Amino acid sequence: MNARNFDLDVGARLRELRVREGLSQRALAKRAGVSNATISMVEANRISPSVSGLRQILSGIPLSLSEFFAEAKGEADKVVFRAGELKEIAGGPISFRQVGTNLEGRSLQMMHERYQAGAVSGKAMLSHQGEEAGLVIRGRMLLEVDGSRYELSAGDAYFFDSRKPHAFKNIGEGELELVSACTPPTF
Amino acid sequence: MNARNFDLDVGARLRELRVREGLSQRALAKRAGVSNATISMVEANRISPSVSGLRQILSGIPLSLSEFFAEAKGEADKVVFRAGELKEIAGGPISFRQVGTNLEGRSLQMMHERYQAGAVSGKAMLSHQGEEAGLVIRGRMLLEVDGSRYELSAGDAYFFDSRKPHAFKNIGEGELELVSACTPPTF
DNA sequence: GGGATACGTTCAGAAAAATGACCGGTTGGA
DNA sequence: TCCAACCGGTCATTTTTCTGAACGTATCCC
Repeated sequence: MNARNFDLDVGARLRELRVREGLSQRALAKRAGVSNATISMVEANRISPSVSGLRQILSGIPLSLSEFFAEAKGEADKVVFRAGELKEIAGGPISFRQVGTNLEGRSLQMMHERYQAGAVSGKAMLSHQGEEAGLVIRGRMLLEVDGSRYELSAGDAYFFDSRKPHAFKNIGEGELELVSACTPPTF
Repeated sequence: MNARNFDLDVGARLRELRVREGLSQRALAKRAGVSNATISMVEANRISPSVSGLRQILSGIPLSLSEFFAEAKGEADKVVFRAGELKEIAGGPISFRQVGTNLEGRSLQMMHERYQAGAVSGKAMLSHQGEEAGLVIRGRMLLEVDGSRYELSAGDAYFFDSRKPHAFKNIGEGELELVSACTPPTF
């Protein structure tokens, strides 16, 4: 197999990670138990390491393969988002206010959700990989996951695989408020 | 560190994906432009494909490397966790109540956090990869990330890379309450 | 300047992966 | 029953990766 034609630049990614860790090629090579020549060639994209070889290299950082291949970067140094600053990404009887406007390259999405009485949302089909969790702040919610129904009120939480079909409904008199998180943020 | 991914069974994972797609070894080999022998040997873990080779193979499914290496989910069918059921994983003036008891194999961790007046927590050193986000429910918090300080109150949220040194402090008169999420759940 | 150390890169040979051809087994029609 | 098509697995050979020992350069200290 040839080393060109990368959609992800393995060499650059490795170098970025190594430098971030403050390691020289030789230092990483020693920790990982491989030769420095290998590190050099991989970073220069002169060779494409085997999966086992790459795992070996990453063990010196240490980093898992999934972390290595996780959709990288996108910076945004912004840390705090004011209550009024959260980005509304829904509308009508449902409000999904997302923490951060551009999640490109992120692996986590957090939202402040509000449902008016009777409002419903959810996904019927299994979609992308990921997990989601949430915690009810106020109100009463009916959660349906994979055919099972649950009723939640303030303080209750949920956690499930996003691929399962799921739906949310506000079954209280007033507004339903909750905080949710998903990973990855493929929406 | 999510060590489980270090022993990811590449062969089994490939086979699982291929079968799920309804493809024979040869059919996948043809679509991907590799030999069927390669597929066979990779699935049997008799060889460890190069990254470029694996990408080539996956192109026949099609699947990205990041998807291939994405954390295989552990199951745990439990979906709803009652308010009193969240697992306390801290103590003293701080309460971290985690959604779900065993996050082994998960890629998301959600917590309901409560800080008594004056309570402080955080990490000084850059630690494992990951991101964390949170939203304040009640009270006033001082957040310090990478040397910068922010004051947050109800409805405000934060989002940052876990590797940055960070600290949380309750600077209000009463209790501070927030919902947080991190990924991956390396605590 | 001289010596020591560290950096990333390069090269020939050893080790491992990828190929194309082939094997035995199974299925489904003529 | 025979044949054709497909399945996954195996083998010798070709191609690629990986190693260990070089190379050239830069830096610091005496």
